[in-house]
Formats: sequence, structure tokens, C-alpha cells
Amino acid sequence: MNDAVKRNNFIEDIIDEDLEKGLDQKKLRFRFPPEPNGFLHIGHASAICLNFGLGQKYGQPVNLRFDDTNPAKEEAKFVDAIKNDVEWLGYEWDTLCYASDYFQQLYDWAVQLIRDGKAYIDSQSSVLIAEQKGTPTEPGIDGPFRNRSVEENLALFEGMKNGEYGESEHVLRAKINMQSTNMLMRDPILYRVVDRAHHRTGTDWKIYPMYDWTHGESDYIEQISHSFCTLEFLPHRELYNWFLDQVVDTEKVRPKQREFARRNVSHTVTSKRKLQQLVESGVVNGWDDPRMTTISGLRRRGYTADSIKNFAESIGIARRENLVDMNHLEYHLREDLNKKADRVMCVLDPVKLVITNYPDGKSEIMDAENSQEDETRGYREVPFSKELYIEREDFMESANKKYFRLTIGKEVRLKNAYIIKGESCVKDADGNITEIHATYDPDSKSGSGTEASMRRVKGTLHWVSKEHAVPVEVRMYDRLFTVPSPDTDKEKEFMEFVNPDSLTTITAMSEPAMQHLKVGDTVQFQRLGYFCVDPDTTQDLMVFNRTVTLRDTWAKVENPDD
RNA sequence: UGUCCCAUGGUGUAAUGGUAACACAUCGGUUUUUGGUACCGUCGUUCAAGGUUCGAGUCCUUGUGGGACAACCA
Repeated sequence: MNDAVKRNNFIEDIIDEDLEKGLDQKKLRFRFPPEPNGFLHIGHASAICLNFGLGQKYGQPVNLRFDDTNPAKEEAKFVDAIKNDVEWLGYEWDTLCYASDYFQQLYDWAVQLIRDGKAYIDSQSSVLIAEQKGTPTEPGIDGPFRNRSVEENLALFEGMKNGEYGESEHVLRAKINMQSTNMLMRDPILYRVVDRAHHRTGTDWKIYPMYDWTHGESDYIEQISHSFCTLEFLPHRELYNWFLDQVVDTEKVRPKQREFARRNVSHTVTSKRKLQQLVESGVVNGWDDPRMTTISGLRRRGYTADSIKNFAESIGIARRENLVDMNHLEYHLREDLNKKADRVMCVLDPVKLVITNYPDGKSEIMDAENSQEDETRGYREVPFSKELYIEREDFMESANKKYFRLTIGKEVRLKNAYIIKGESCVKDADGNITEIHATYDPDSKSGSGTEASMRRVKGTLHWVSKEHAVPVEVRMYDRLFTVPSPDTDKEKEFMEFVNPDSLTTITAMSEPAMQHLKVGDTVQFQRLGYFCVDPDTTQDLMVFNRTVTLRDTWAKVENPDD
């Protein structure tokens, strides 16, 4: 961004304040701590940009840490996908960490807690434990095992660790305060038995630490100076600090948890659970379906890493509820693609156009500019001939003055070719136009420099030569949800707002030069939008995803209600 | 009938007690071999009431509205 006045966000204020109070800048250290239980989405992208952006701003390291304390939900494939996404965004982590690397240390600290009389084994059912915990408005009560002896606690904990007990028989709880107004302080569980293989530690452990016990201590082990998380963890801060108090060495950096509001984007859901539901219900074809606002879905759709980073930067970070309009994301996408994408011509809804005064059998090669934004991208060759395809909606027999396209008796320019004039059209029995006839001005060839070629005509159409056209599959995407905020309705489930027309597959006619494109390449279909080559492309058929349309002010004139 | 968090144009974010601003969106115009881009302009904002102060979006009080908290999830 070219802001002369780049202002701090409140997170940077917190850091600057700590620096002013004497924290050595070299002690600054951040982390991005995903749980490997699903794919990262656009909300995570914001958090990644925040943490790694801070690392870049202050010139200090950022760790990628997998919060992998629940083997029932986590899988190695998600670890790989997450690493790939972070790298694709263009960030480099300092150290790749796993909370599971700290299992032994966490266990040792837990034993210490028991020795100090600050943790105990509870042998009640989860139902009873929940009952005794009270509610947000009512205090909890002490359970019957709260005052077990240190020896008994130690022996039971050891037994849990050695796999002598089944799931739910015993848990280790911190002994804090069952009457606290903060429910998280009502003797939170530190360890539970989980009889599942872990993606990294296998069956080494029978017990697994809970989030609260793990997260702050992991930050401390890694000497993270500032641990940023979303607002829902705000009540956890008190517990985060209590756990830190039990182990902290004042010589070392004491991590500081601070919270920011998660970013919500309109017309989508940003919750791993809900995204998973879309995948499992078959509404979309996987986590990387181009309609998904997962990072991998956006990538496949044709979003660039820069567009996502610019988006994250521009929406900023704060502590209030928000719903960022999807068009904000699309603005940054178009802005980036406009600079980067070559232009090509492709007709999505073809209708035949015959240039009646053009010689039969003749064809010529036109030079077409690859980018109006960047001359250095050069030219490509586009064949022209008597029979062409143009877009069906680019012709009307008669139309009002606002319509700049082809009508009978009016002139338009064929992009990179000639100026033509509509003469007549042929219809089938149902009145559908099957063929349009036009005449061309032979002196008006684009780039010829003749007076005729410089003539000003209002409309310019894209086209492809019928004989040279190559059919391609194009997947036209629309928003996945029909309402801005599908998951906040009080009565309806978010799945009820799925847009049934979020994907339409068509066969389009492309100019031959497009055959050289490779999977992942993005081009602008002139006058239509940005499209990228999908991995489903085969030797015989190219498959394109519509990344985003161009802004279309004509559509607004046509359908003012949209 | 508890504790905590939040409240600035339609949306998002700034203004750090001293002239309320930036981006997107809207609407209009200029340029244009993309009804794109670029450029210019337009519209419109401090939840309410009290208080402190020479001066309050900012500090205090009380309301109002929204949100979080009762997983052996993270």
C-alpha cells in the first residue's frame, strides 16, 4: 500500500507500548497456532497476515505451531494442507512446532502442580462434573474428589498415563475456584484419557492435555512474546495467566495473550465445522472447491496471494463484531489481476456471425495486445475469417441508444480486427437467432493506422473465428450463499441458504492461443472476467474456473434491481 | 436475571483530550479498440442522556443495543 500515513492498529499499539516499557525488540516473537483438524479459511488468512506481518514489521521470528492435542480430530493431511497454504501466501515460519513436542514437559509440569496441591484427579462422570460446574449465572460447587491426597493423585495420574484406565474414568483438574464468576476458572480439566493414535506420537500417550493447559505453556516454551487470538478466548486469558504463574521463570519472557475480533466475510461461512459440513454433505466437491472460502479453494478459484494479503491489510484489525462485504475481497482480486493477467478472447454463449463481404475461404492473422495495462507483455496471433462466433447478448435486432453493441444498421468494432455493420439475422422456427449477417469495412483493420481504422465507434466486441475456435469447459461460479450472513439466522440453519445455482458449467469457444495455458494460469476473458485453468483440465479438454467477473456497469443499467 | 467485551457514513478501519478522515460501496463525469482500467467529482458518520474540561468520538456515570461464557473441542 502506498499510504504515507500508515497507522498502527491496536495490536501494534500494544507491542509498541511494551517496547517503550523496556521490552527488548529482539525478544519479540509471534506464532500462528492452527489445529490440524481442517483446512484454513479466509478468516485464518487474516490471522496469518497479522502474525507474520508483525514478524516482518518488527524483524522478528514467527513460528508455525500445530495445536495438536486432540488425536480424535486431527490428521496429518491437514498439517500438510496448512503448511502449503501458509507458504503459498508467501510467508516463512521460523520454527515448525507442534504442541505434541511438549507433551513430556507438560506432563512434568502437571506432576509438579499435583505435588503443589494445585491439581487433582476427579473420578466422576462428565455429567456430574458439568453439573457441579454451575452455570454462567450460578456458582459451581466443590466435587467429592477435590481434596484427595497428593500421593493418591500422583498414583492415579501415573495410572492414567500408563493406560490403566479407560476414557472418562478419571481426569486431572486444576484446583482453582469452583465459585469463580469465570467458568473457565472452575477447576478446569488439564488431562483426559484418549484411546486414539496421535498423528505424530502414535500410541505413546494415553492421556492428552487440554487446550488451556497446552496453549499458554507452549507459548512460554517457545518464548512467544505476544500471543494473539480471537475474541472468544478473552475469558480464557485469566486461566492462561494462572497457568503461566505456576511455571514462569521471571528471567524469561512471559507471553501475553491479547484478543482481536475474527474477520467475517459476507455470503460465506468462516468456521471449520461448517465448511466441513459443506464438504461432507456434498454441497461442494471438497475442501478446495472453488466456491469455498478456504485458502485452497480461493487458490483454485484463481485468487492471488497478494490479493488476499492486500485484503487483510486493508480491512485492518479491531475488537468489534464485523461482517466485511465480499465485494471488498473481490475489489482487491480485480485490482491485482488487472495488473497481472493477460487478455484473451473467449465466447461463452456463442452465436454465429457471418461477414458477408469477406472472401470465402480467406483467413488472416490479427495481432492482439496481451495487456492494455502493460505493453511489455507483447502480442499474440488471433486468426480471423468470414465466419465468427460472438456473444449472443452482444446482438439485438433493434435497441435503444444506450445499447452500444451490434444491431441492424449500426457499426461496432471487432476487437483487434475490423469495424462491422449489422445487416440482418436468421431465425429458427421459434424465433431464436441462429445467424447474424454483417458487412465489414476492409480499410478499418486494427492497427493499420488508416483513417478508417481510427474511426470512433461506441462498441467493441470480442469474437473468435469459427473455424479456429477451440471448445473449452467453463465453470461459472456464483456466491455459495444467498444471504450476507448465512450463519446468524435465529431460525434457519446455514445450509438452508446454500445457493442452488452456485455452479453452472458451460462449453465456450476459445481463441486457439489459449491452448498454451497451463493449470493455474489466470487470464482475462476480454470484457467478461478473470478465468483460471483448473487442475481438472485434460489433454482433450481445458477446464476454466471463472474467478471473478469484471465490474459491469452495463448490467446495472440493464437490471437496476440487482 | 451473573461476569466480561463491544458501539464512528451502507461496509470495514483511522483520528492516542484540539478542524471527524481513508478505502470499498453508491451516484455522476472525463478518458478508452474491454460498458474493464485510470482519473475527477458526489453522497453520507461519532448509540442515548447526564457529567468532567476552555475544548469530548476519545475520560467518568447511567441507560440502550449487540456479542462471549455452562465440550473430557480448539
